[in-house]
Amino acid sequence: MIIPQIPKGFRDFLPGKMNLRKKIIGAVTEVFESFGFEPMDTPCLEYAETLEGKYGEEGDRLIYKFQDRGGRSVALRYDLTIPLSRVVATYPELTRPFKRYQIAPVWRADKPQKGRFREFYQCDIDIIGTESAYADGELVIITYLVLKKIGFDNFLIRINNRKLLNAFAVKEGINDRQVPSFFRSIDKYDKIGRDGVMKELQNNFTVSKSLETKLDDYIFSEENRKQTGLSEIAKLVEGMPAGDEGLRELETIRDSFSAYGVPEKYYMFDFSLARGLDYYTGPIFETIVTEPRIGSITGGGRYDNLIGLFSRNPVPATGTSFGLERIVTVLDEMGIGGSDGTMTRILVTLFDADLMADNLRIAKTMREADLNVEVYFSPQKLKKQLSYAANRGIPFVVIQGPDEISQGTITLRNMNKGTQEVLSLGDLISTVKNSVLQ
RNA sequence: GUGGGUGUAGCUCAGUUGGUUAGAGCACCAGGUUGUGGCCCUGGGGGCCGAGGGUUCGAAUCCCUUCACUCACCCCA
Repeated sequence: MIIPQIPKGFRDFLPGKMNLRKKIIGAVTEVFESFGFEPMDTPCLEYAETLEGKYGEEGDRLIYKFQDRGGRSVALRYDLTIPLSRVVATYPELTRPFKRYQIAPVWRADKPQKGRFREFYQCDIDIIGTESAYADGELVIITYLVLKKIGFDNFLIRINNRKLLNAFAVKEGINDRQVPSFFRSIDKYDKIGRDGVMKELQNNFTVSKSLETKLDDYIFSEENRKQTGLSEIAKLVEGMPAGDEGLRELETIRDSFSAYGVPEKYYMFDFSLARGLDYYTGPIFETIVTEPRIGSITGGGRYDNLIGLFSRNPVPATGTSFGLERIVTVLDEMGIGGSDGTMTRILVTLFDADLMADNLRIAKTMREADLNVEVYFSPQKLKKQLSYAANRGIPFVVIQGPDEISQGTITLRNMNKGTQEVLSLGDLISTVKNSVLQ
């Protein structure tokens, strides 16, 4: 016997969970499409060189990489952004701005833990070919709409701009090579706090007293981590053109929110947000939830220089990603995700083997009325057939025995209420359909 | 890559200072009820106690090794 097992960090999705995942994907897709995004897919396998060197040192280590039979070095995609960049460079004829969504698995050779897997789904939206900060704003509005639609309320979208952080770093004399590491330390503010960040910075850089004061006054200042602080933060990057540009972009994003009516409680400009990936160049954003502590559930930002790596012509781009498993984890924690659902509405029980032909006809009529119907295959005890329906969560059961046959009727049992009524097939169908609407 | 925790029935877990044939609840199957699930009652199937080695008259229990799972760090969705 072969021991049934699957690789660490990989999972089976049983029907109960799969129905929930499909529901989430459906909600996400609807919002994406309502903003004009179109579906796209790419192969799960890419040449290793396409992926390598894009995510930073840590990211590269987590790429699943191996040789194919021809000795070529290939890799499972690590995210959906790099494959998209490759696509855009491959098909320059795509009309821009190019807005696509992609819901697909990605693979990372990470050590699994709560809310983290080696194979997981991302739901990406990206807008390629525009520098407008309204595009960035749209992504964040969509983030808000999607999470609301799924039923979340306890979330906070953090927004910042790499240009601000960059300008600040340059102004403070941090050299180019150290900037990513500088960002990563800043980014830990939420986790390790002010003192933790300072300690890390002091280990890697020479932190002047004035830099420390500025970090305290602007980056870590609670007051300034609100949208009202945009004018205050301006002082931080005074005289740096890139900084001004970054500020204007954030103002544009803020304007989109107020135009769209995104309530202020769901977002904040947070100057301690930096994000780990190397390729971000402009506005960056991520969503955190307070209840289960599982990092971020969405994350993204502008990456104007990435497509240039695959093409002579650099193309501006911005995008964001929803982590499907993290959303499911939060729903589970909220007690919404645990229930095993079924799409099946009715089970037609088999009272006697001779009645199978009748059952098939009943089921056919019901299916033609757009109901999901299952027929039971063997004439086992009703007790058994009913408990089967109950275990599956099927809400209605059809029973047709000698009594019904002689009267030309059908019995419909409501499994949730424990009630049943004797009806004609037509009435039965409308009863079930009306109950669906409830 | 670094550190902690846990491995006993399908699942959640008991199992005393080492001592007969390893337990419970849930789930499953059968019956109580040959036209009715959930509640109740009765019975039943299920275990290489993660694996390998050692100590011992005797090991689920002690020691070593190893594997698996899990949580945290790093990083990330």
